[in-house]
Amino acid sequence: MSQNGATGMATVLDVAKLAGVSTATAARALGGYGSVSPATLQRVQAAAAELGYRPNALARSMITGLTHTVGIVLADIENPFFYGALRGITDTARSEGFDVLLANTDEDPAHEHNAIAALVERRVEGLILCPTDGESRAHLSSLIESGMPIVLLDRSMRGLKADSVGLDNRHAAADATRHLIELGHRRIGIITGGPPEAEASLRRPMMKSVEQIGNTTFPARAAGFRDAMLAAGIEPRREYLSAAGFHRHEAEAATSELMQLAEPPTAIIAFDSILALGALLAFRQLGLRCPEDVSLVGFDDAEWAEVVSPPLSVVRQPVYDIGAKACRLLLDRIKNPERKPSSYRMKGTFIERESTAPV
Amino acid sequence: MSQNGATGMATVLDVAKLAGVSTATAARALGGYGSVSPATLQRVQAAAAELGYRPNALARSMITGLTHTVGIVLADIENPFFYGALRGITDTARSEGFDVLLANTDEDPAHEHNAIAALVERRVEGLILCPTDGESRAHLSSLIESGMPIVLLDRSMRGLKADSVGLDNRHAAADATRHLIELGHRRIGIITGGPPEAEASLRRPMMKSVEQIGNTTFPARAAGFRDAMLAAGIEPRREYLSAAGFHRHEAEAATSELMQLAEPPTAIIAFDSILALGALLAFRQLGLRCPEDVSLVGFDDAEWAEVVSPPLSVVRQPVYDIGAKACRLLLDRIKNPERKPSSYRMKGTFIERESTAPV
DNA sequence: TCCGCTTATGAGAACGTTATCACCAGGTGA
DNA sequence: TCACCTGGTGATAACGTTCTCATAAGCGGA
Repeated sequence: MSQNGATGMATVLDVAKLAGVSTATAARALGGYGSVSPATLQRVQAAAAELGYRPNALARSMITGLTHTVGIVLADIENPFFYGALRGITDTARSEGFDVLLANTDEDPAHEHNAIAALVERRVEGLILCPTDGESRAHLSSLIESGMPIVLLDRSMRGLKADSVGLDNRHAAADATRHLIELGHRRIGIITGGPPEAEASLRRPMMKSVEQIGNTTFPARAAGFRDAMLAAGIEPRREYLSAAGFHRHEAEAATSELMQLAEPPTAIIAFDSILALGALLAFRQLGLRCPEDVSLVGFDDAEWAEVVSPPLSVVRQPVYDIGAKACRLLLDRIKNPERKPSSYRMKGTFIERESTAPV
Repeated sequence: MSQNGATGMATVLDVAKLAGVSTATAARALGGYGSVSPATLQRVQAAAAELGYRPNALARSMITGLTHTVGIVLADIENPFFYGALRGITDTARSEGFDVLLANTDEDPAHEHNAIAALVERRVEGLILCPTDGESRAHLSSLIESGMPIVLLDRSMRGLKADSVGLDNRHAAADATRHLIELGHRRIGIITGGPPEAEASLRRPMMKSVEQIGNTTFPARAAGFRDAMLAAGIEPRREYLSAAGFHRHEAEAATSELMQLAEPPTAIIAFDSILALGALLAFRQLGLRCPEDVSLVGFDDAEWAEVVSPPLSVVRQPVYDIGAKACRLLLDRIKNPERKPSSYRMKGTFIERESTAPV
């Protein structure tokens, strides 16, 4: 099956020799370009089959300048939002003949930086990423300046000339908050997940100039929360805001802390599904009944949200569509690099189940 | 920042010119091999920085024959088993300086075939895959023969000279079954998920020669189930075996069907977490209480298993470790292609929660 | 002074494709 | 007959690296 000594793989040259033609003709026959007579076409194809010839995509990319590969840099594949979006991305990429190079940053800027560098060196034609923090703005900006098509997923970054796709977080969060307010809740806590460093800036200016905080999603959700609260004439309370990390146990601890305040909140909004899980766990641990003692709203309609106890009221994001849209936007920009960047904010839908009830 | 006309990227040649040295010296300075005087090293690095030089990994791979890339072909990223394993894979790959090309087959043999072809053409150094069915055995076999390192994840294939990593499905399933039997259950149903075509072969020879059925995991689990049943002197009943597909709603329908038999099972084992979710949904729909009316055991300890209602008794797989092990095995084989293939069967642990109770 | 060894450098080949150009035969129109 | 196109073909450059080899300079020892 194999031929060439070094790599053990047959090359066009091998095929050409066996078929008795030049490499140029063999390449034309195999690549389906130029003009080849039916007879030689047939001969070359037979030779290729006999040798088990597989074209070397690297060599092809070298000369064409096209890798037909996109890079995906995600924060956490184990989060329902990300693997849902990833599914949308891989599906559309494949349908357009693109492959996907995946990197998981685990919210670590250093990993993100390395991952992006590696992908650039591999000459991916475009990048879908959700940047972990604001530090990398300059770096990303110069990357975009150098012509790399980039789509921001889930998170957007102020002043970055890149497409972005994500939820309309502000309105979605406002909807959820309004729902709780209508049920009579006044003391509402939020588990933002956001990095602990962000907590200070979240609390201090009381989310006044949210857009300045950075890139992640939670400031927008916090802003929506604040919008709804203020619209109802309720002043959000600092001690009800928590930002203790994205992991389940961190959310569990954060919720515990909130619920053990002298005057605990009567409702909690968790900013993603993992965080909601943590909150639920904390309730259970503290012997609190949901929704009798405390209401809970989550983000992301994970497949288990319906089966959990109690079935979770959530803001559903169209995760698959967000991923698919991001990928389509990227492929479009690859074809048409001059297009002005645009930002797509998908509508979330509030789904009421049994974890929310009147106070 | 950029220089070269065509791709807009600076090359070694550009750097060399700017530094006033030959490409060879520039390459040596940048690549950190050979010997370079401190002075020129410094000059070259400065030039590279000024031009924003990024090495072209494609060109490097062409000449070195190494892509430092592994391909991962999964069935369904949205399944907790797979994204858990994927996480283990990407983490270990990164720690060894490898990148990951991801493909999702959605259990479609055609997709799988195309994905593998694409990855081979991209000259990945190895492949981690869970083959969808037995048809591709010959194809995989010739791929292995041609020297491609391959590790089978989750599923193994008889007679294939490849490493494989997965759960010790037979014993794990037997453990779970035994647990139910000890609780007094005699009428136990299994939701295998397996492709509908498999149902016939599953039922007819009553899982006699399970190893012959194919590659997927469920026959081994079915065998373990049968082991435990027969050991307890209970003859498994055909009508309690279902294989209706891997999706949640398919499992839901299958469970419904089982529970509406004249003599329904008193306990059900679902062969993965998505299927367990479907079963739970079916119970809810039919107004059946779990575990009072029917017990349920799932596979995979998804993060939500504990929070679901009722908290789910499961067979926990060490998903992350399975992925990590698969990747380590692959990287090891890349370094040492002559090593004999080995099969690792990880132990599952049965976790009793509240979805299982005496009849 | 000459030999041998090390260090620093450059010229050029190589990887496996596609792209460019030139060539030839054979047909067509004037 | 000549000019012109056109389908089929081959030689060879190009992509951006790394690798191999040759060479030159420096230096210590005999």
